[in-house]
Amino acid sequence: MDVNGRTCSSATTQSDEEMDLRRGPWTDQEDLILINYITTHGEGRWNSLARHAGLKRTGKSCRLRWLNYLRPDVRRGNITLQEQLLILELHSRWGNRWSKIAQHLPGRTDNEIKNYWRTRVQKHAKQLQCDVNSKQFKDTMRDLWIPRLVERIQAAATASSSASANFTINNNVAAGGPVLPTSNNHNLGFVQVNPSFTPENSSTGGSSDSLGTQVSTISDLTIDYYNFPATNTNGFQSGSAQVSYPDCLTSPISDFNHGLDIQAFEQNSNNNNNVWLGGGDVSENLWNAEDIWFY
DNA sequence: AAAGAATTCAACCGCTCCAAC
DNA sequence: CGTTGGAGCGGTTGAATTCTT
Repeated sequence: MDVNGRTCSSATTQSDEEMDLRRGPWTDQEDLILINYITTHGEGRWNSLARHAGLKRTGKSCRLRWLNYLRPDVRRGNITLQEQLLILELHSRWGNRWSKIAQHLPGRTDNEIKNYWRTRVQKHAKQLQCDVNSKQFKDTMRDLWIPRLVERIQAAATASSSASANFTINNNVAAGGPVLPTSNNHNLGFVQVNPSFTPENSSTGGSSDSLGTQVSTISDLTIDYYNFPATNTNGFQSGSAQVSYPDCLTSPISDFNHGLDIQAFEQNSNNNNNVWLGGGDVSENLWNAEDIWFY
């Protein structure tokens, strides 16, 4: 990255400090300085950190750069299907509480999730000509996207024998039919999370939401059942004992070979393949199945 | 190949919250 | 109590990149 960041050097009436403050893209050198300083001294107070490190940046800027980009545990690359599923679920529950949602996706930042939502999800809301907060859109998300995601995650998990991850999905039919919420199963609408989860490495705990329930980080997430409504507002008949998803969703979109799909994605991806959850990179996302919108 | 449109995402801004004084 | 400063959050911007014509 060889970008000359914008500076505030033209302002003669401002203080020297303000004049020297850099803005815009970070250079490699700045990154290095910040990384070295934090490695040596820890995070501390961001404003004084910026000064002591010799960075002509605001503390805010340093914090953002560190948290969103330089932190060693930041995951980069495409949002996986599992992550998409979790984002959809958690957003339906918490709305635009990006940082809260990010707490449950290890290595993902609130900024990244927010960008994902705005660029991908809102785009499709626009295509549907409805507001992202509208009932129509929420219904579509709940009744189409989430089942679709679950299906694809399941297919990917089946295809991948190396699934060392504890991400398991049991189709509701196999499990004996739709599962109603119980006091023992925190039902997030459609994805149920393991109530025994304890947020082991979550610094923020993630258990202080207003509903008083715990949501696992995705690495600990076990989808016990997939639960879909008996009817939905789009007129699909679902929830019968014979099908695990609305029939209309099993074809023709589902005709594609999931394995090939994933391979194709991996071949096309120039990003670092974040092999996560032990199942290979299944980042190929549902948005590629654009024809889902014609339903 | 070039131009314009669309998309992505790093970074900034303004606001709120909270602890220290 | 009120004030102040730092941290963190969600919303927004705009440069860079990718796609389409």
